[in-house]
Amino acid sequence: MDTREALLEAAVEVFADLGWRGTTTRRIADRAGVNEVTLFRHFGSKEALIEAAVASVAGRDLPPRLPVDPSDIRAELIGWSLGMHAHAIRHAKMIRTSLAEFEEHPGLAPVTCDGAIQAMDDVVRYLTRARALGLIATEGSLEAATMMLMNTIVLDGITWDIIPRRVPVTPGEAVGNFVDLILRSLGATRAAE
Amino acid sequence: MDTREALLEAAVEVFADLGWRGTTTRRIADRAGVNEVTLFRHFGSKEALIEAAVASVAGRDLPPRLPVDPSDIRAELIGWSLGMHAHAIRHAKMIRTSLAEFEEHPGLAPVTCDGAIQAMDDVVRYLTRARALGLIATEGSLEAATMMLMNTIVLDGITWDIIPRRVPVTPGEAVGNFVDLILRSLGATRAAE
DNA sequence: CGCAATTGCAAGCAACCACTTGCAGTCAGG
DNA sequence: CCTGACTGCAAGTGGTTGCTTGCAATTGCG
Repeated sequence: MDTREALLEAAVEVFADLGWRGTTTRRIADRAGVNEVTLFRHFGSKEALIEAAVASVAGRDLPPRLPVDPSDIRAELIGWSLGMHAHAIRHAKMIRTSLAEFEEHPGLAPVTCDGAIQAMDDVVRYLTRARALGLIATEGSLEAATMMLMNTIVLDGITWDIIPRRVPVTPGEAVGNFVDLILRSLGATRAAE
Repeated sequence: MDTREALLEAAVEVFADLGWRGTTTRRIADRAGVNEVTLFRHFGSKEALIEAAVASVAGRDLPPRLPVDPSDIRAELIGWSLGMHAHAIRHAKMIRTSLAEFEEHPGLAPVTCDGAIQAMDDVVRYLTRARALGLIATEGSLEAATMMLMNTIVLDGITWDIIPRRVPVTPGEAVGNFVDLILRSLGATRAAE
């Protein structure tokens, strides 16, 4: 109904599929069910549209923040990780495209990744609190562990439909394995039980 | 000197920078210092050239295989990981582009990733042997640990120039942290010492 | 009703795209 | 010297690109 919204939505979809150069104003207009001229009347240029469109979806579907005080670390981390994994899968094409477009349009990737980077801070904060509470060992870099968990989950998610898995694995199993390894590496008390 | 080689080299560079649609035959010919017509006489089409070019660099600069029998696990894994990290950084643009191009050209990403996937098998084999030798604990999925190490290193490498690091970190420090965490998660004997 | 904002439509613009054709120049091998 | 392989150059094909212009139709609001 809302022309502007339809254009933003269509622009994101086309951009995720075909990249900047593949995203022609005609294609966007077609997918939005709108005349091409209307696109220019609303946004002025293809560049302005795509930038607005990418910004409008950045941070969508990110998992909720972790609790202030850790109680069941394993359950909480698995829940958070599953959310992040789902986010990566849902926006896989868009994330991949934004990363590749970094050379020509350096503004897009930071916008796309910003939510994830902030989420990392949240995990570090959570783990720091867990360490203060004596729930994990005092050794090991929490920043490195967080980065490791995040990188693993995100890359697994954005290559989910690309990389063939010899053993069929559900997101739950994959994420569960990753979290267990991270907890063990941090010396979580009774991590594997 | 060799026209064909120059075209392949130029095609990879332009493709990594500008993606499939940005890689015009004129740009390739210019960078190769060759007439555009010569390109078509050699490869027939833009598609054939790019595919040949991507295939010609796939697997370049991959780290050497791990030894059959683990001795110093930490040193060996760090060496291997540094090699993989350097590979990811060196071919970051090309890897990012190939991943993004998966929607339109599904053949490129598998070619680009094939070497890394084979390398993962090698790591699993190495860790399995280490476990048989009693160098790491008997619990924990070696496949998951390998995937975790690989994903972390690769994503760290291909976003090395994109994601701002609040704390400046050298590849050696980053990789060292990751390997230490993995070893601890696998219960490597005296991993941290 | 009357006015203004929004939209669709048809047409066109110059620039660029992959790719082709024809011709002339160079250079090594017989 | 002659031939064949390789190359450069100029020109042109039909198609697509981002973007503009002019005009008619619709809609909501006072």
